Amino acid sequence: MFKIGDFSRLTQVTVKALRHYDRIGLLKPASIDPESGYRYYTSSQLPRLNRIVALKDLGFSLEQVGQLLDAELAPEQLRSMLLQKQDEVREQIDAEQARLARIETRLRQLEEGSAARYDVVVKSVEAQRIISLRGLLPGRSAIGQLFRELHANLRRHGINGTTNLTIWHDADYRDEEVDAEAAVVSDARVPESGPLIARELPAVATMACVVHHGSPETIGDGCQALLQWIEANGYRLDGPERVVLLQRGKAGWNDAVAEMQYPIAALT
Amino acid sequence: MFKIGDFSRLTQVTVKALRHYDRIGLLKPASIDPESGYRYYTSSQLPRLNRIVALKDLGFSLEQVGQLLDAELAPEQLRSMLLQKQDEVREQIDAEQARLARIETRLRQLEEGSAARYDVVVKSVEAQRIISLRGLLPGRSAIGQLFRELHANLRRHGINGTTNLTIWHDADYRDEEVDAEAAVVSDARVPESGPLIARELPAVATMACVVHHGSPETIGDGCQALLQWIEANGYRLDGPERVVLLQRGKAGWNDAVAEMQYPIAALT
DNA sequence: TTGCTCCTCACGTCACGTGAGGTGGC
DNA sequence: TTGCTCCTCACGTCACGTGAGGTGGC
Repeated sequence: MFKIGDFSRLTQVTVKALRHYDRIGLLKPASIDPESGYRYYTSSQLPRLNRIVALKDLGFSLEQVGQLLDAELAPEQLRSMLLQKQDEVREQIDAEQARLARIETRLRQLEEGSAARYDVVVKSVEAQRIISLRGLLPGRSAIGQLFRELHANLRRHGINGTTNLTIWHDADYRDEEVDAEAAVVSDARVPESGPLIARELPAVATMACVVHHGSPETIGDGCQALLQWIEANGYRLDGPERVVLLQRGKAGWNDAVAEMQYPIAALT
Repeated sequence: MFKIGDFSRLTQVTVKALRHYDRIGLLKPASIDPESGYRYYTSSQLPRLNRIVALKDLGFSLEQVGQLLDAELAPEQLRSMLLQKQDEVREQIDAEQARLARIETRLRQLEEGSAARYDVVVKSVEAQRIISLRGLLPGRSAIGQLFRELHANLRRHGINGTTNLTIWHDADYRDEEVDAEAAVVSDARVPESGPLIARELPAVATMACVVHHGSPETIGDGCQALLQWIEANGYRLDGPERVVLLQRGKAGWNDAVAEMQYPIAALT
């Protein structure tokens, strides 16, 4: 018979944990003094406690440990739970390694002393209906003209869309003969004759995003940060870049807000 | 201005999380309607929220994220926190990989259908003072005789020790010319002349342990399970084996309880 | 008598998720 | 009026840890 402190020292399981296991019925003391409430354990309880500790160390919750202890005789159940745990742990390791890559990217950025700090966030984007104009531009800066044409057409047909967004269709970055699409989010229909296109912008499951805040002239910094990040974290581009204008600048464009979105896929 | 639901959809951060960040002061809405209590966010808050999400994804707690956001201008602090996080994540990965090895060991045991199930637990053991007799035995089963001699000597000198334990000094397992030590735990002194030895059994930081419950004849199974486990999980033996007798059998030794302890070290 | 060990509450942890119950705007 | 969105509590999660306040045995 061991008092709880002795049993704790013997097994290296804390007194608090032993009391917890008692409370939840995982390991009841062999006997309890009805006067003092003292818990007494015996050495024949050691195998059970060791089994609890061992299963816990494999990553099972106490509830699962309880199930496994009660279903002592079902090795098939143990097997399937072990296989599932194995998958979970592998996923966990992958996630931690991705995290490590992100941390290393950050550290490298710090060392390069890149002044502008961008925070890359991976998220999903739902499908949206858009109305747009698409054309070849002499350069990226000519996008304003395309938007003016788009809005002139929209006004003519009495359509008003919400957010402005640009889609750059070239697979590589270039600054001449740029294939660009100026769009607004809208459910409206367009005349079949007109130059306007109404279509669904597809959903993207994994999108690397960066928000640019400030003058549009420095938007290239954000692009660059994003592309670096994508490479450093083991992804590749997987679709056309989108730029969503979230807020027009009020004071000479210096406080415009735009989100750049790159569809990405893991390198295999 | 976005209502909380729109801001949530835009950023893929749940409404509940946004309210939580408000409550703890991590991201206050740009304005709150005093009538309805509605929270309104602006797109210029996006960079801050993205930074929160990005730092959280690196594994920082919200409290740490808050510190990093406030100390915006201290890249040195960020650097040291990143380095520390890096260490933590690496340790985490190592731990998960060890867990994976333990799961695989279990699965292999299951497939081999080893009937006797032993749960190996790794723990530390403190230093203890013992009184013992050491000798060369013709085989392991002769240990009983050594214990009888030990106890005869102890009685003669009026010493009573507590737990019985055996130390097998041979680096390899053998069953002839066995170098064994029979001991009891005791602080007492012994006459210098006598055959008794009083010494400190050193503490061991990492000890692989298994509890054997039942007849001593099958104790070999536990040994074998332990040695397999040690090999499969990337350890090596690092000192003499100890066997601690926790409970003498009451009914013909069939319910004896003994713990086998092997000091181990990680393979480098 | 003084330590030491044991006991039972009750609350905290961490980042939200899950209702319950109610209100405001189209 | 009906949905939908928003609000504020209050409680739950998981495996214990941390006191507070009190008792029992040497």
